[in-house]
Amino acid sequence: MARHLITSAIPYINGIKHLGNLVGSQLPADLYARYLRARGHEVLFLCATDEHGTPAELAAAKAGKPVDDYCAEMWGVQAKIAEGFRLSFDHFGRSSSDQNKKLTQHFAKVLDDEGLIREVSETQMYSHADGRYLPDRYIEGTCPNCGFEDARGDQCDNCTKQLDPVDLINPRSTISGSTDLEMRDTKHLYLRQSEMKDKLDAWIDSKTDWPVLTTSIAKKWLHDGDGLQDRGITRDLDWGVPVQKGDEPWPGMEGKVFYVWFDAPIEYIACSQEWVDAGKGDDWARWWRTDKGADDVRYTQFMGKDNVPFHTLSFPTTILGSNEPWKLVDYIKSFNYLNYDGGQFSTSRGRGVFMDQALEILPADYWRWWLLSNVPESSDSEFTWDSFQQGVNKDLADVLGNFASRVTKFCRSKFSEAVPEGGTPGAREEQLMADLTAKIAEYQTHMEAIEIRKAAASLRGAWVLGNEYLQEVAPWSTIKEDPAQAAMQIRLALNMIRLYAVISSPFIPDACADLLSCMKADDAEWPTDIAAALKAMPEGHAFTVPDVTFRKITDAEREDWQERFAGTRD
RNA sequence: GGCGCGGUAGCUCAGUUGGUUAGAGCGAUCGACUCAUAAUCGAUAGGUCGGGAGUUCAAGUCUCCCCCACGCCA
Repeated sequence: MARHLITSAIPYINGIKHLGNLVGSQLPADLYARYLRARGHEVLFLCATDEHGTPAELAAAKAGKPVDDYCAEMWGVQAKIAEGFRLSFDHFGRSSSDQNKKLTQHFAKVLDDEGLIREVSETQMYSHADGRYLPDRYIEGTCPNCGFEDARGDQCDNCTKQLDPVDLINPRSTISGSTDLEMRDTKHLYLRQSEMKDKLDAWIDSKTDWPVLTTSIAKKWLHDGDGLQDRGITRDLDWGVPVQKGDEPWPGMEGKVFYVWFDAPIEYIACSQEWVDAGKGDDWARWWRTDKGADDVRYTQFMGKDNVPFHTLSFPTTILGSNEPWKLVDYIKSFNYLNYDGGQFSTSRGRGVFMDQALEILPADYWRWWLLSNVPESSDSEFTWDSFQQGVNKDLADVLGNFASRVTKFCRSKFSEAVPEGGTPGAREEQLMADLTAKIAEYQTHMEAIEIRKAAASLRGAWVLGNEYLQEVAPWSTIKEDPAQAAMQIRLALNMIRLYAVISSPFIPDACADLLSCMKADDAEWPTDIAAALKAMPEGHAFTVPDVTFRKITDAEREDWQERFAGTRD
């Protein structure tokens, strides 16, 4: 029994996420959380929406709503979809919470006290019509280099030369199109990450068991070019955490907010406070403060590769730099990208399958199984409808679902809807126990190492053992000469259904809950002794035949969906 | 152009610190079985491990060069 803190990278509030976003952090994090809970560990699994920044403001404006209303509404949408996928967050928070506001301001003050924040003066374009500063890509104009008329503030798409927005000729706002712009001097705060470079470097070096993807990205940012750079942590926006030194104002920073990447990871901590304030827990500090009981917590973060720099460098700078006893991450599991049918999933272009659409066409378990057993761990992987159909039909319908079906229906027709009596196990049954024990041990090893593809393969291997056994002992033949022996074989097989439901539930929770309910099993404890677990349902124990646990995806459906999702959304 | 992850059977991928005849799943072919969601089980075929050179008694596994795909950055 250990204590595990698990966080998934927090999805941006703007719009519904696609399957690539889901498989890159939330879903594997959920798998791990469910597994550890099933093993009897104490788990706190947190996620939230990342709500600040310009994209949220623009999306709200487009929807004709105040930004806070828009975010509240979208939080509700995302929370509902997360529930649909059975993501078992202990709390799904919001980075715009008061708790996060206070904590972000607290960290800013402490970091400033530690000398890790410096002020920088910059010149930025201010738009009178929009009433705001225009960061790089919100401004366009004529390229001073090649004369291209639609050059963006940060780069000219025509000559590729990198630009500074103030150099553009005839600049205009991409928001309103206004040309009523003015260069203004403005001050910003920078986090002195470069000061922490050696400390971070040593810390990353000590993490020899982390995925290469995680450490190689961190190392690149630490050593590439001039090394780790300081980063601006403030913006001239309305929507965000107001820049303050704790409770005190920050002279010269009036009207500015912290930049999203600074306050977003702090939400991991704030989320636990929201969890307490929502009445779901009573002590957040024992998860986050090493001086208040978090010493024995193992903290694991899940994220896509694009988030690695923030979690290996920026957020650790905040934590380590504060010199306060905050819990630092122990393990960072990062993922590559999932591609869609020969290209990328794209939120902006609406390409691919989005979370709400996925749930409209099939239950969560179908998606969970395929996505997890094909999770992009070692390299980018690809979603194709063909592969999805094949994986679901073969693994779920044929191997697992059909096993439950053949066993329960055979028992009902030859015996009754109760675990049959008689017979004595022999050598073949001992072999089965040994095989199952080994396969499940292998599965557990992979789950503990968060080797998800391998864990899925082992789990499937355990399912196959049941079919192999049945095929070999052939109770449909045995029953003709020795009904008692057939009863023993089926009794074992019925118990295997229960066992499979228990160990598979981290992957496919709904189907497993159904199977357990059909088996009328009140014991869903994780098996430590397989032989004992296969006696959990004694002779005479009643059950019901499950409905089709997993249905097959037909060729017509596959073609239909392939067609339907080929274009773009909206 | 720089950097990163890859390039292993038709497809998707495993291959630990270099060491016996390179593995799995799917697909294909053949066979067995008939309890079951036309499901299951078994067998077989198929790879000069992107190319070249080198180190070594021994290289998919280390070194160098090159090629290809994808991604990130400037």
